[in-house]
Amino acid sequence: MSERGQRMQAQVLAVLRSRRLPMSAYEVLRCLREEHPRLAPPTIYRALAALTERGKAHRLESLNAFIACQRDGHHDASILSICTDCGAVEENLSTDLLTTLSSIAGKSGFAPTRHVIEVHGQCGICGSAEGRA
Amino acid sequence: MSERGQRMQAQVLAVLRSRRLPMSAYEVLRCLREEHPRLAPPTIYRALAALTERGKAHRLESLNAFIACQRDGHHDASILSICTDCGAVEENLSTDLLTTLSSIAGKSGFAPTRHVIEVHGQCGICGSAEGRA
DNA sequence: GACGGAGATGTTATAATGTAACATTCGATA
DNA sequence: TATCGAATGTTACATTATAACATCTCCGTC
Repeated sequence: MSERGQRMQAQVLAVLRSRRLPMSAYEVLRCLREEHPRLAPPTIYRALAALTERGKAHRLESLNAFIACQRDGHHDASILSICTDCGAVEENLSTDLLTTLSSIAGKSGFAPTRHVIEVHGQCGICGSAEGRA
Repeated sequence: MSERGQRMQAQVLAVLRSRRLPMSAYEVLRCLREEHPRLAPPTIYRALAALTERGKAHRLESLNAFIACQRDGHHDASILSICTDCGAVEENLSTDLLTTLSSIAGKSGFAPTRHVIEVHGQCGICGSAEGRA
């Protein structure tokens, strides 16, 4: 893979990392347009697809948004916990849970290839902030 | 809740049930427009939101699509297995898995309120059909 | 039976998300 | 430097979703 091939990906990833919160593809686009005024959606979507594929970023299906991988480049499915108050996302890995999930889905002969696991709720910080309020 | 309040919901649910496969909101809209030519998206989205809320239908976040509940009206999160070949969706329930998931997410004080669990892969039927091919 | 309130639905308009298809450019390599 | 392939640019459009406000319908009450 060429240097050039990853330039856009690197810039998109840098933007995702500079924010800690999930960003829509169009938010990324708006950021990068400051530098590249003519950037168009397909370029962003292609970079995001490649980053997702490489495990450098994750797509939050229930938000139509993306976030940089917090554990750099694993290739297992993450458990993504999304705070409905502050928007923060926490990433957890659990081989056990994936195994259990695969075996549940597999009861009827289903052969999983991709897992989407997202949990919405209140993060610890927001929870304790609320408790003090 | 009034009778009338559920008329549109009932029609939307009937459409979802008449197909076995996930449908986008706009596919539902196109179906119902044969009968109600002036139907508009917000009506469909409102009915789908109510049905989802009531556990009569599920939203497939990774497809932006909806399907009738196959187990009628439970209020736990489903494990939705989506066949990438035929599009069929199988629904499973597992209290154990939800408990495990909540405890993983909860390690850092996260308090889950909603779980999204979707598995993509090949269903048993498509798998054995391919084996014979 | 007229009136009014509340919730459902209609209506208009638009925002947000995503992609198909083809043109162009860049960098590596022969 | 000629050329090939991958990445990106560009145009145009498809799909998904919602805000804001108008209207209707049911139901209870006077």
